[in-house]
Amino acid sequence: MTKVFIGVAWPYANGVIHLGHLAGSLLPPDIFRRYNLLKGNDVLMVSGSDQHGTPITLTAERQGVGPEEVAETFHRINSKAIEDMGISFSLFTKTHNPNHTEVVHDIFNVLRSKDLLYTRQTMQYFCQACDRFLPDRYVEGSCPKCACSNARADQCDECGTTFEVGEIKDGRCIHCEGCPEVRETEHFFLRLNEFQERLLSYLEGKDHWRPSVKTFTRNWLEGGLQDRAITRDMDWGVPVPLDGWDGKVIYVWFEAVIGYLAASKEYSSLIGEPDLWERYWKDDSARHYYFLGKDNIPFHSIIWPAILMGYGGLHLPDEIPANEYLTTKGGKLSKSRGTSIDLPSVLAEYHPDLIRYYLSINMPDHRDSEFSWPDFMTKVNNELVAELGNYYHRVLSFTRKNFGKIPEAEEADLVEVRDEVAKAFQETSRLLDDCDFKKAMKSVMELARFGNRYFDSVKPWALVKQDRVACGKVLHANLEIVRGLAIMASPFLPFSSAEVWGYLGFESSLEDAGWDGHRVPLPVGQGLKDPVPVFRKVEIEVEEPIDQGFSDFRRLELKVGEIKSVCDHPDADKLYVMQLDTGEERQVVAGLKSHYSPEDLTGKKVVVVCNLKPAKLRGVESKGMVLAADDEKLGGEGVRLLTPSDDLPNGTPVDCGLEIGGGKLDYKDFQKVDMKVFNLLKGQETVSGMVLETPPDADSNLALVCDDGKARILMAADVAITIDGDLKDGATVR
RNA sequence: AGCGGGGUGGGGUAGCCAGGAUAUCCCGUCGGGCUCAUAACCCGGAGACCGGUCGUUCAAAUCGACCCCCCGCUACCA
Repeated sequence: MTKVFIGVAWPYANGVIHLGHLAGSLLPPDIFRRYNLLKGNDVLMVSGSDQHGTPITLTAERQGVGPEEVAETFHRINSKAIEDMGISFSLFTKTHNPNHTEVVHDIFNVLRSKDLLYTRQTMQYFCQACDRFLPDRYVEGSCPKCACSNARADQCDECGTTFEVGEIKDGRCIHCEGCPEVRETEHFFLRLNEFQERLLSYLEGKDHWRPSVKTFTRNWLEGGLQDRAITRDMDWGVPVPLDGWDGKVIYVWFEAVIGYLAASKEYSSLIGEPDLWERYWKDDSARHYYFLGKDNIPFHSIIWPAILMGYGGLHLPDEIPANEYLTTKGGKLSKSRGTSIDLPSVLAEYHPDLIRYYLSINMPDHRDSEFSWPDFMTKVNNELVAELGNYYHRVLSFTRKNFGKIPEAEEADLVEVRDEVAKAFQETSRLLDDCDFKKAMKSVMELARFGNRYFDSVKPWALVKQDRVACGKVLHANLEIVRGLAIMASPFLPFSSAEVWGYLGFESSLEDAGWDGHRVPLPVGQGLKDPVPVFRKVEIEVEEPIDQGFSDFRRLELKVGEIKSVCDHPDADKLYVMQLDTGEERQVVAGLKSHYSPEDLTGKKVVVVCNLKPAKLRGVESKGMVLAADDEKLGGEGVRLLTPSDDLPNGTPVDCGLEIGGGKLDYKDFQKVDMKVFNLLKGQETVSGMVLETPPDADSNLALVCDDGKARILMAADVAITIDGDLKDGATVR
């Protein structure tokens, strides 16, 4: 019997958990836990809500409530959803609780006594009006680099510049709009740097770690470890256990991981065996597994081991099977069904085993995988229901109907079946031991397929009419497969497996039978229960996308604009900052410096993308972009502007006669639009393999919008847009 | 543009790190069987020059180089 400790990354109590959490860090450990319990191992699995930190206080302020209320609300919602999904822990607790505080304090004190913590003065914003220190995110001001006026105090979102405290100009408290001062404040730092060597040698024994975990950790370590501040000036969190440190708390990245130990101790107390945790944490032969998403790797492969090493005498992580991400791009759904993938809504709609199946068979364990409802439907209906569910049901219902109980066996019949079942168990076992869950699930499904094949080959429906006894024998063999499947699938699909177990007539639980329960002969004569299919097919309406062509272009809002003034970007070699008139004033930053002089540009009519999300380029805000064509990739060297006729008033839409949708666009969306420049002849109907839906009425260089073999000339109010220079055919517009 | 991850029959995928004979599985499609079962199950067929080129090798989806395309993050992309 192995002692297995399973730590599960703590979901942050600032929102409702969704399928990404489930696939990434919750379902894998639950499968692993259930498997280990079946194997008879001694499992302790803990997690809880991570309730501290700045984001929660921000949510709380926005809602006008205290942080504890926010943290408790989400803790409640998430605990319920996790439980409903069949994920069970020895203890799922939370960080805002006295036990957690006590354990964090103990670790803090021990590390401090070993001189692994030290204090240092740092500068921090302080708001007199609010009478408190402000985290960087609470302060906004203008960026000294890009002149953006609402940069956060730690980093300018526009130009990406990061700031030290005090660097930002005209800082203001986002809470009271007051002007914060910079004060000196004292914080504790962890001597992470001291652990560099020990961590490197710890990593050396971990060759079998998943490449992403190993590589990432090694890069971090080889990049050198910086000491990190582990306290913050705020009230919401674990207080610093020292006099004179009021108003400071231990910061979440240090505190939350300690939850693994704290929860282990809390569980021990709760069940009345206060020393129980030591069996897992102070035993070298125990195995410690941590399940988390890839964003969480360094906290578990570097910081937590460092803390444990510093404290001493506690077991370090053995395995960190970090998952990649579950992405959710595809699969548009009808509105009635909703597209949300947060756990409570998904559970309201579907049986947990269906979700568990799909996420298991599609688990992002070695690479990102995509979640889509149509795919969910296909896999559930054609695999889970049709193969596994149908096999359960055809065997159980047929046997029940014709025999009512488990019929006599014939050893000779069982040889092949038992061999197949045993092989499947062996294979699944091996994969589960390696935390290779997706493949393990597939291996279960293979046995289901074998079952169907076997059932067909022995034809019990025919046999029952000719030789009732022989029929009973092959059914007995099929029941063995059913039982094997129920056991083998139960870590993944606990609810349906338990149901099947009941239909087989067992009084004791599947868990009692254990992983090796398939080796025991089935009790002949045991009464079968009337089975009900354990899975039902799901029906999901998928919205048909309506393609009218030029769909990318239609999202673009282009207008005629005039360049009013041009000046150099204060902090970039290639950029101009231009003021435009597009019917309204508009500042645009453009990379035209190496192609046009300010004099060339001033007064020019141009085509402007008006519905791009504003962005800061090198610190200066840009609200749109000026279209230009570029033939450098074709061997030319020109970047030439698209120039509408001077007669067109500013603000004239450039829509090619197409209906234009609204909405703000990302730059990325703009890039999807395919626009090219060609020298066209009057009346020409095709170019470069594309049909011109709007043939030109004069010879000239014109810009085209292309889409799927069709093209339209870029026009504003029936006047084609020309190019102010010669470019090679096919030059791209950007 | 930089970094990371990918491109495998119509769609989705396995295999790739540790190169070898008919390239996996699911869906779809075509034909057949069966009728116990949730129009489920079973058998068979068609369909892939494994993104491209060049190289290493007796042998490449798998190793190397270069290129093209897609996705994510980042950027003096506007």
